[in-house]
Amino acid sequence: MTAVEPSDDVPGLPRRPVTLADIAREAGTSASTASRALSGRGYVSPVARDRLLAVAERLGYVPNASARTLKQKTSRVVGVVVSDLGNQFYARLAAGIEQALREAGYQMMLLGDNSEADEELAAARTFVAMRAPGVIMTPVGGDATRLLAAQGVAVVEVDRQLADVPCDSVVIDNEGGARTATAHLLDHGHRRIGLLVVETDWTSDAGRLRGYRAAHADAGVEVDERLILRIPFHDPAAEERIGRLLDEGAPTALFAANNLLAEQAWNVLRRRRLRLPGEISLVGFDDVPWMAMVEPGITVVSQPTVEMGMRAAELLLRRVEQPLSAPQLACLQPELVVRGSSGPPPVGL
Amino acid sequence: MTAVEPSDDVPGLPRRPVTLADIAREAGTSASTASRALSGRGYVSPVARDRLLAVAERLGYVPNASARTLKQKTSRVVGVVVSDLGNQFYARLAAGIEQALREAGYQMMLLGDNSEADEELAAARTFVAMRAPGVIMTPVGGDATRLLAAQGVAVVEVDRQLADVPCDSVVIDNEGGARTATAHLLDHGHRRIGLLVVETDWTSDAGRLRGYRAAHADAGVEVDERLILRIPFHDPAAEERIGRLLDEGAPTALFAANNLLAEQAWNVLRRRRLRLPGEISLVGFDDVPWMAMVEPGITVVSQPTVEMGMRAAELLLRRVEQPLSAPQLACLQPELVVRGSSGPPPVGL
DNA sequence: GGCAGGTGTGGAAACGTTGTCACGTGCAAT
DNA sequence: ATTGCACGTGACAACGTTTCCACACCTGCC
Repeated sequence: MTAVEPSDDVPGLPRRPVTLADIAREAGTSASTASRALSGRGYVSPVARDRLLAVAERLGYVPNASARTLKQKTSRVVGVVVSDLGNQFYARLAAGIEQALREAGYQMMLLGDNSEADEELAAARTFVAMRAPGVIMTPVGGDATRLLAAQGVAVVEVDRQLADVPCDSVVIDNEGGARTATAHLLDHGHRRIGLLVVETDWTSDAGRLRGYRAAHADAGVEVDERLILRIPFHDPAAEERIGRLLDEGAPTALFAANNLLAEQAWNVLRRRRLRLPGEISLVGFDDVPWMAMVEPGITVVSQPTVEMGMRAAELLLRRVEQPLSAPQLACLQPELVVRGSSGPPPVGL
Repeated sequence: MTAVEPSDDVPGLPRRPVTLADIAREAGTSASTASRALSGRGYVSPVARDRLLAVAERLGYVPNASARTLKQKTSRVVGVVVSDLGNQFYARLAAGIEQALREAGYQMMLLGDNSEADEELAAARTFVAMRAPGVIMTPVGGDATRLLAAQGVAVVEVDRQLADVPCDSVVIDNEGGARTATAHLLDHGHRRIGLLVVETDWTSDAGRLRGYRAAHADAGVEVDERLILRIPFHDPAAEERIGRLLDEGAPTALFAANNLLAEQAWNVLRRRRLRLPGEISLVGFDDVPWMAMVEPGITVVSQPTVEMGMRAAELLLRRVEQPLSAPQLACLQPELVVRGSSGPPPVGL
């Protein structure tokens, strides 16, 4: 009720934000006491606390995060870098991360690199500038992780690993998943399985390639190297190259190592009016909605994407609180979901 | 070369971050000059600037964003709140926002509410605490926008409008899009068109409902109110209710007002083995990949989702720089994409 | 020789918060 | 009566940056 100012609330001009000092003055205490009351650390008498809380509520006090971060030298904002939010895989990863962070009282700052190492590095620099306690990313180049590690920022790599510095990571068993999927096709009798992978040194695709080879080795089938198609990220000619693989490699099945390649492969097959699985089989990696909706459904190695995000967030928060514990690797298990797109090869082949 | 400290770089313990004062000391200037050189404001002699930049580079200086924000009373981090990153619509919106912001030198802080007003409000409070210059959101309740406006934070509403305070917004022509889609079905001869909308006061769904009614009025067809199904957000019984509409309303076509409802409707139709469009037609609102992939493809009102996000970011940045200009409404045009799921009703109906 | 004006610089005060420290109180035990 | 302790409190100094402001140095001009 003690009117400090005659409430010059001009709707147009934003009024000066209320600070801790305002609260303290209004409640007749010092800023220190106000800080203790509102942050809940240190001694405050119940009556003082109550009054301060009431005043803060009445004045609509919102603490200044920058001042707090500056003083405490760390924030509650975790950095997240993904390649492309438009891709459901990354979007769901981000959704999982965000949810887990929010439940733990942290916030997520999301930046995209377009799978470009320099944009990733810029993102890392931003996070250092913000004094983020940690960063979760699907790494593209090694520089970002290195910079963050050098600055003492905890890093968790998701989906792929490529840090040359020790850090936590969350991946799925790429090799196992690909091996199972390839074995599934080999069991059906396929001997010429085209593999579509991304042309990078990403561990995810490398693992899927290893799984493909391992399954062949298990079955005693020699791999025709011409059946392995390495496609650069965002290659506009991807579908054309897949078409050429069909023409020149004569595969009876295709295994696409990610959801984008699966979609592109599917488009090519449809345009050629090839019946699935009668004329050719298709298996994907990473389940997305359309795969269950098309007819026939696409057999796919399904990843617990949202859970991967949540695990990453948990790992990060653990490290933030326990900086010196040994780097941990969480490897989740994918699951082969068999749908209609995979079956025996055409007779006579 | 002037060794300040004997480089006690312990790999485990992160070294103290380098500050402006370090740069200044190393370069033999004051912090003021260093600040001017690195931020590019004010007079600095070329030689001093060059030396400072070199030192900063050498020491790996990263400015402390909190200190800057604290001093300048504003940051370059724009808040974004969407309902659910797992939904492609929101993910693409966010992707568009992020891209436009990044190009303008801003960052995006992304928070999810699960379409819950209180989580949205919490997000708003976080953004106020961070001194975000502005916030972009797909609003759920009015409180968040009100709080932000009261604190002088610029707000842009995307997809839906529900602020009772003036603010910019980006929407598509929901009424026009729905009208076109409904007219498309009416032109085919449908007289009993089921409408699936979200049971909220969101302007998006209200507009789509208006368009549905308008098209009927245009065609001189009376609307049977029992054909309008209002489904709460995240209703687990949604598909069951759609099934009941089919049984009790006997529609010859369904118009689903968003991509989630379209997916659910499609699931129901498929489970019942109803042929599209022979036995029933389906039209959606908001194009997502599966709609072009299923057989037949889904006729849909397509929104320029990524562009909406980019426009929202542009509007926000304009307002941040021109706080007093009149609130602007950007209304984008959707486009009817006719695919195979819509056709004439079964003969005899 | 003084003075205007451009050019470059450094001192110092913010910005809002937190945490240390010292200093009260009372009250009980020595 | 002094200590010791638990409880509360307020001054004050950070945190790292920006931005006034004042000042010093030039050059050229009356």
